Amino acid sequence: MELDDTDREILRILQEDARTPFSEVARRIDMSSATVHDRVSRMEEAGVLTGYRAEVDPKALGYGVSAFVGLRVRQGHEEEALETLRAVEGVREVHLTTGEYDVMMRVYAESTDDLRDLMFGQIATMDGFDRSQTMVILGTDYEESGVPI
Amino acid sequence: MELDDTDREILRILQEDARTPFSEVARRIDMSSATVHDRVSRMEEAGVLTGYRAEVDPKALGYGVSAFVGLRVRQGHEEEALETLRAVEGVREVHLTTGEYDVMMRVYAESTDDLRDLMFGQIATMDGFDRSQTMVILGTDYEESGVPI
DNA sequence: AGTGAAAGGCCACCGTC
DNA sequence: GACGGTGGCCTTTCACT
Repeated sequence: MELDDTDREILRILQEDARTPFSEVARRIDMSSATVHDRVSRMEEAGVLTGYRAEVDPKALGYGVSAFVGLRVRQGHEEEALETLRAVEGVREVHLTTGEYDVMMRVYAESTDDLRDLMFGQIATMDGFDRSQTMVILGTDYEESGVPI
Repeated sequence: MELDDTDREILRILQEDARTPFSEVARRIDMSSATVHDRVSRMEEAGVLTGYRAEVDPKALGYGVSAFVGLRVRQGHEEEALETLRAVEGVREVHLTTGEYDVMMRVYAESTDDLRDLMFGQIATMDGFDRSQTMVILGTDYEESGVPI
């Protein structure tokens, strides 16, 4: 699907605040809200707009620890490893990557104890596990949600 | 702020689809929409609900390459390094971490050429740069946006 | 692809319990 | 803290350009 500047402007506004009323979006891009509605629908159907998410502070829900975990998997055991990882509570993202690790994960835990259980109890003991490195996030210096538009 | 089960249920619904009308949320949790409105406002003010974001497919905007970049910084040059990184187009997240790197970043690029410019043109030449490792994301096996509720 | 109009639905804000 | 009611705004659709 081809996106023009108007589409990009709409995306920018909704990426900033997904609950912005279409009528307000229309005002800002100087078009009717029917048009906005139309374009948004088209972008949803084309898979450009994939959803609308409320952002929740992890700390408020008791997740005080967040980490990246790099993982090496034994050759031939990739599929079973991924399947296990997907099912681990706290594992939010599982990416296949080039470089030092085969898999890069993003995990949330309630505490370091909880993270320890997750790593040594579930991940290190799984089928296909080779070795891992846990990079605990001490702080986030900069975070821009979404895509540059 | 203390969250009860009703609050959590509201968060779960809005994390799934931030544009769900409050009246619909109210129906699902079997309360009035005035109550939902009330609770949402309280959670926004308390910083539990930090925003609402439309999710956009990076590929649709021409960002075909995504990577994690681990970075080591020369001691005493942390601040200037972070400042530089924040300003690099394509750098979306900058986290301070324990482990093998000092900084873990998440970057988007339009192509491998673009990524090369970003790494060798801007990051490797910056003040305080020690060394880096780029982990290009070949695929994402699992991704659960937001926090487990 | 964009528009205005219109019906129905929704939001936000009361006052009340 | 939760509720019903209300006025104004918003969404969605449609015929027309």
